[in-house]
Amino acid sequence: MNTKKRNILEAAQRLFIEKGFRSTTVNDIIEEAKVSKGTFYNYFSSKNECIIAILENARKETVIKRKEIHTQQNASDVHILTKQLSIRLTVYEEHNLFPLFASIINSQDVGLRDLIKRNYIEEINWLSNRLIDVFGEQTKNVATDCAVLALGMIQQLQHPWINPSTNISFDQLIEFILRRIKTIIYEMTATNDSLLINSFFKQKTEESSVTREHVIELLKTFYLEEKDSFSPNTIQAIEFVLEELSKELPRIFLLENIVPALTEAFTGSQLEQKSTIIIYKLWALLDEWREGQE
Amino acid sequence: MNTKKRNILEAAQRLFIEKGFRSTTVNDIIEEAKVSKGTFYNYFSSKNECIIAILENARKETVIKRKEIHTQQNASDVHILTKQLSIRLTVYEEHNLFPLFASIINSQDVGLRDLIKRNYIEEINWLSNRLIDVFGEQTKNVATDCAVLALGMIQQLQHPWINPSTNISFDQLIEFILRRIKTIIYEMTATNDSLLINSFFKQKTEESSVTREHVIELLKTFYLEEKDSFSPNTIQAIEFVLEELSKELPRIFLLENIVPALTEAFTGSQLEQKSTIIIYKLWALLDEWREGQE
DNA sequence: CTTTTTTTGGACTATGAGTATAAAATATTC
DNA sequence: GAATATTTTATACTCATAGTCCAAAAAAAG
Repeated sequence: MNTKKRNILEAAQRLFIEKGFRSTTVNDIIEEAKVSKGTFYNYFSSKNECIIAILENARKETVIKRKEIHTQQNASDVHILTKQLSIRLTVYEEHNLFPLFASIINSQDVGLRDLIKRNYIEEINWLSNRLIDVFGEQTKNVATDCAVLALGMIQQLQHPWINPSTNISFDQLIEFILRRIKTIIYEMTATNDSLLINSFFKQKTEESSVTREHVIELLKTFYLEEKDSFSPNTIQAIEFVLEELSKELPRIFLLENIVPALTEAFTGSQLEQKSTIIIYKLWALLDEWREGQE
Repeated sequence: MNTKKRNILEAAQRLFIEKGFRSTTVNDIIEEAKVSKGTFYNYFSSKNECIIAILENARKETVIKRKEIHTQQNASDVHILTKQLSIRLTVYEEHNLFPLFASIINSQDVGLRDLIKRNYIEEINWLSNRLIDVFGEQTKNVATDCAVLALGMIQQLQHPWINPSTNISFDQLIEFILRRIKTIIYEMTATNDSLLINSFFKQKTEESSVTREHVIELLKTFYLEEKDSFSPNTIQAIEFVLEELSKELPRIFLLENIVPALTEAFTGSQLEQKSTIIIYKLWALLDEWREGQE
């Protein structure tokens, strides 16, 4: 990565940690980074883009570190799961991202909301699968529910007015939660008492590798089925995406800038759920491609 | 309450629901309320004060509705607890406060943060006590832990990306959570496996350190400064409270029944904000004393 | 009817995001 | 090493919005 860009990111991170996202101005950042305004806006089209980059880095760091300690053999070891969960807390804490998340979770910025949403869905799916690893195949129907509950409990214990009052480590905290989850997950399995959530997330977890053909097919089906209820803009966007995806060398940059508009278009509509799944996969595909490029 | 003030609050609420807190400008509000800027700033010293008033109303509404369905006899009925928890979700949903909370939780504004903090602590304490009502005295050491966990699970299931995918009612959702809590709370009691216990409780009171002298002084100053605008009843009430607080053994029960009248007396008046702070501290003091008694 | 309080409208300040641009510095290419 | 392209800088500018100020008008109180 470019020196200037890195400078800016590092400065921004320092300042966000120190003063918070909202009260750090772009001027603060460029001053700290010893860079001019033009340069900042050369690399980031807005302050939000800057925070997005930071969050993305944290996400990637988490994924990588989690993978590092994960093997075929230890997949069912609850201590490994503990460590993996703990990693996210540690990474987030290091970059002081908890308050940040709270402050942007319902931002108007589509890009930001989208990122967080993807992040969240990914986390639930991942945890759901890991719970099945640890607690056995028979828990698969309730695993997503339990993942959501576990995340809720963990987050709550991270709450600024709770957390500081305890001196326990992340590991201890998570072990405590996982003891609760263990009880709950078996109870739910036994009594077949679950809520819901599988339907929403399940599909995604089935195939972890998203193929271009799969996405195209999903999107096309979606398009043909629901076309009538789309706005002209949405139709334009989807047609463009389909066209681009079918090309030999899709212009990733363009796609990345169109997809958020799609998210936006379906936010709050009847089709939100359905579209989210597809858009999620689209993102996954773009991610893969982008990583291939770099 | 004053017509203008009510107009403003109602307009603000409509707009916050429609467009969100951040993207509703003060100009939007005064336009919607058909009121001038001066008037707005006559009643609220800032946009934040305005949202504080809305949150306060919601809190009060919740407390009142919860009390309405609570009796000595049904205290241990889990369905009553379900309904009470459900009330908050309903009230918040009606006023669209969930996203609002998220967006202000780490606001720089001290007043706002404080309000939410107090709200939160109150909720945990309340739920903790109700859990003991329902699940028995023997769970008292783990009740606060469980209250936190329950709140975390409930909040997570309210998450915008989870909730819409389910068609279940608040009641069903909470019943589900309470079934989990039931298992957990007994397990934790039996194995003596808890996290924060009541340390949370104690730290909170230490930290805020409301002393009797402090409250008396605040109230007295307030009284002397604003006396002239008080109604005779208010004067009676405040004088009584001051007198009672100065006694060696204040009659807590009496005080607890007078204080709400004070809250009421200032609702909608110019002095509401000022009085609220003092009344909060008064409550905190009474809370402390009540705990000491038990 | 007189005085006090509330309300109005509009001008004004301050802050901070983002744009625009011309000149300077740096890198790339031939 | 000169010509060209790019990145960076500095600075001035626009725009949106929270919040202030104030004098005149309207409403309420006495």
